[in-house]
Amino acid sequence: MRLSNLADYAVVTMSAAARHCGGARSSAAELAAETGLPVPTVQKLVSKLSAAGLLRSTRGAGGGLQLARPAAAITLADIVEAVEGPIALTACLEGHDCIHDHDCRVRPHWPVVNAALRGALAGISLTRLSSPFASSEVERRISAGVSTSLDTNGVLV
Amino acid sequence: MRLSNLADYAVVTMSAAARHCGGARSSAAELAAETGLPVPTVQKLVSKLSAAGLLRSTRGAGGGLQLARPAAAITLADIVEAVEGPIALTACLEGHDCIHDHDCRVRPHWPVVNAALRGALAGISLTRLSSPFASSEVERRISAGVSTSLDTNGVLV
DNA sequence: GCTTAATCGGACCAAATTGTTCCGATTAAT
DNA sequence: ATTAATCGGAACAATTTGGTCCGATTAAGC
Repeated sequence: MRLSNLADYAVVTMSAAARHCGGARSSAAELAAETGLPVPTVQKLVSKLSAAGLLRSTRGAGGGLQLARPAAAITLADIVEAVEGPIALTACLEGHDCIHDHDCRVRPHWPVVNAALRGALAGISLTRLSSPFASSEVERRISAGVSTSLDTNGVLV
Repeated sequence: MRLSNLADYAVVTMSAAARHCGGARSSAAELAAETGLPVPTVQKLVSKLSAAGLLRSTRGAGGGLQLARPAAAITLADIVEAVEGPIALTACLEGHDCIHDHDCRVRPHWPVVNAALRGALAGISLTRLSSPFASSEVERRISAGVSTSLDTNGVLV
């Protein structure tokens, strides 16, 4: 039930990349310096994130990385899936047939849980993560039933 | 983003225990036979589940296990927390101060995500997991906006 | 058109958490 | 008091994860 460190780092890296929203290409080394993560780790991450279509990489001298989509169109679910694969709590749904019980009573219920989980993560966009507002403020507004969303600049609306 | 095997097995074990809802104490070996899990693994599980107050264990000859609460009052979140500890996607919230950046921009947003996640898991009760209905049926009713819940016998209401 | 320099992409190696197994302490019935 | 069956905790092995390195690719500069 815990995110892998890589996925955690991926979120931080994407958040840092989103701050370069001017469109300026930032290198992996630059992102590593901003986030405090080891350079090779960031290299491994941007590789996966690019393959998933979240980052666009430009190679060669003067190259670098930039967001492939607007920050508002990138969610936590996208980032997690890019690093960890499909969001599924159990392995019994993807090929690895559970040896134990082939008509397991709980197995048909996992898709519902997975969908609920993915929905929770898909509700958090990158703009919201880069928001200067503390989560407590956002949380208070949500629980108060106030319509809460952020524009592309991370401004609370 | 994946449940540990132990947590998965814990859900299966609790589901099996819920089927003995007549109040009959079932032994760990019995549960292992029903679920197809190794006996020592189940022993380790019931140990944690008892410590968390989800199962009540009676020692000695003729002893065994039974649910400490009605199945309707036990949720997936309870089981997961019993085995894996608090539901938190990142480790930076519990003591392990992130070495990298002490005013991390994404860190204040994790509590919201954690709460959303826990809410999704807390919405699935043990009665629903033991339901004879396939999840697709439940899911269809939910997405159709039909009020969907299950009584203590797992009957769709 | 060639050289140069800086980038990403993939493969190898080490560490840590997890999963399994075993044995001893405790308890109720006989 | 004895017996038998249970749970609880401790030690060991394995798979996944995290970190590091080097090579292939690419665009700019001359």
